[in-house]
Amino acid sequence: MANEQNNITVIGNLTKDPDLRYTQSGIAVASLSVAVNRRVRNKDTNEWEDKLDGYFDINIWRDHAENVAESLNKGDRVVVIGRLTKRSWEDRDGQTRWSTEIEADEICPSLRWAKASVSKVRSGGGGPRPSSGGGSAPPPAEPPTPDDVPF
Amino acid sequence: MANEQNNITVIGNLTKDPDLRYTQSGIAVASLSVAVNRRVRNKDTNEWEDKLDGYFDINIWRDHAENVAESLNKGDRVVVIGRLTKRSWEDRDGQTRWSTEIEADEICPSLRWAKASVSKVRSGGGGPRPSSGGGSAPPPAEPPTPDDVPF
Amino acid sequence: MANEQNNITVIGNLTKDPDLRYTQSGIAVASLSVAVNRRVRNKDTNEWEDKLDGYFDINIWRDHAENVAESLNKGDRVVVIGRLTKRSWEDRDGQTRWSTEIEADEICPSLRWAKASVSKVRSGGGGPRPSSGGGSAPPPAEPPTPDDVPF
Amino acid sequence: MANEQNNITVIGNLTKDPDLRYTQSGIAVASLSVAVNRRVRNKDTNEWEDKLDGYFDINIWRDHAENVAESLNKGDRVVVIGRLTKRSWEDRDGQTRWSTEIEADEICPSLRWAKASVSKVRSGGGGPRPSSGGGSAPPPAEPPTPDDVPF
DNA sequence: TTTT
DNA sequence: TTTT
Repeated sequence: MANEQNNITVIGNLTKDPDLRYTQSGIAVASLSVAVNRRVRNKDTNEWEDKLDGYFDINIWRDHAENVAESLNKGDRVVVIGRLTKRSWEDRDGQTRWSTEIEADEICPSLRWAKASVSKVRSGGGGPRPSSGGGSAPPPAEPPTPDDVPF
Repeated sequence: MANEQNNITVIGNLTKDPDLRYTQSGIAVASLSVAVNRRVRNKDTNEWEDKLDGYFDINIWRDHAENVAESLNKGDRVVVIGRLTKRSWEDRDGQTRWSTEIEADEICPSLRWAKASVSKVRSGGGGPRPSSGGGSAPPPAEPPTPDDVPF
Repeated sequence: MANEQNNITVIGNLTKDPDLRYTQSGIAVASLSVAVNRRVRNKDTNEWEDKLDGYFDINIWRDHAENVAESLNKGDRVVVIGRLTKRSWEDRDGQTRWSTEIEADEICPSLRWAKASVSKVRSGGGGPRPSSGGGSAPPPAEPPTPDDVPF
Repeated sequence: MANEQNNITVIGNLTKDPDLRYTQSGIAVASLSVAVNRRVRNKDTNEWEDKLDGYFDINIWRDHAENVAESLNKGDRVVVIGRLTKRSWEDRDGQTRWSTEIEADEICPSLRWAKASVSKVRSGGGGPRPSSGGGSAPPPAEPPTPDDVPF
């Protein structure tokens, strides 16, 4: 409901391990770099290909910074939620340079290819049940047009 | 449903008029700069204040570029929807520099303070009716907690 | 930076004129209905088609409600920024029903097909200049892979 | 770059375990319910409080459905990325009812309070280094105005 | 029908 | 290089 808006969501892979530091006042900050691709169709081959949108710099603060540094590694696929910011800094030549970064509210590991790293085991007896009939709640939805989507 | 995500939404004010150019192949591109603020509470005065998140560079393409260049001006409040990108370029010293920009799908004028610039007049007879009772559709919602929000 | 997140952005067309009402305490609220489509490729014809994601109910409050009611009409293409909410209400049979709605921060008219409705005229003399060379700022970007995109 | 937009991001807690089903053609779908709160300031006590935005229904498909069902449990805090959809269904009385749901691209566990559940241990020798000086990359950012934010 |  |  606020009258400002600055929201960004990206999904991508960490290009290196998170870098955890502390400010002079002792506040934790983790810095990450995320490679974000988009799927485009190659007009010659008609194949789907990954095209790099960019490598983006992410900061996350406090407890969350420490969790991120402990849990995530180079190559991990992550979801990042935050806002875009710009800051100036001085390079070695004393020149003002500008850096665009994402201040993250949340960084979490994608479960898309989680098979290998999932440790929790389902307690349940049998395999998944077949789709059951309705009731007073809506039945399971149909899958979204699977074939025209670059999975 | 796609498995990539790169979505950004910002609201801010144009720091200058849009700049319309054409690529060598004749494709229109408009470049804009948007100042994005966020409301924070000054801990000394306890007042709400604007704090700059940054000046962000926006590109928009084709027909939409021409519409934007015709319709928008320095100072206008706009909503920008797009994705974040990074590109390299060479500065005068031949050094590679990186620029982070928003490739916009949509840029539209905020109606928040539209009073002055709205030209269309409601054709209708009387003023707005008082809130009517229900029916088979839900009644008007209650306003969202107005007093704890920085309007 | 807040630790909650509830952000939605949709673009669609108004299915009817905005409906402006006032709460008993005199607060303006406009209700809108937006049809949101997505482009999918028909696997038989290989053509792009619009597929309806749904008709969504939108509320917007106070001054902004009045601006929206004055400026927008059935059929207009709009950008909506807000958060998702759920409320209960009683239908005629006294049964509790649930309604999912978007509480909007901003609703603004898309400029994508603005040609007809744009009133402002560019003051400038000639047409758009050809793309100029660089400087100390980055040159205009290349257009994003136009041919694999459903424009 | 597509000219449609329907993007939603919510963070909340699962109100029950994910429910994994299969369509008749054997496609996995997991259904989840997420409670989404927002922090508002109580105007009487001046305290921050959680206010429920709603319980939202989420669907996620295929491999991702199975990962989610294996990895997530009631109470878990999750980030959900997707799009809003509406579907009709028939209740027991043969009446058409409408359900608004989020078709998720990604659902992942928040690391915000990950301490307990994090199994991976940092291999590294010492604790985190103090904030180092610059270089040719920007130094760590300052923390975002911590005191006016409802952490 | 509900979570922290 | 900057807006309200």
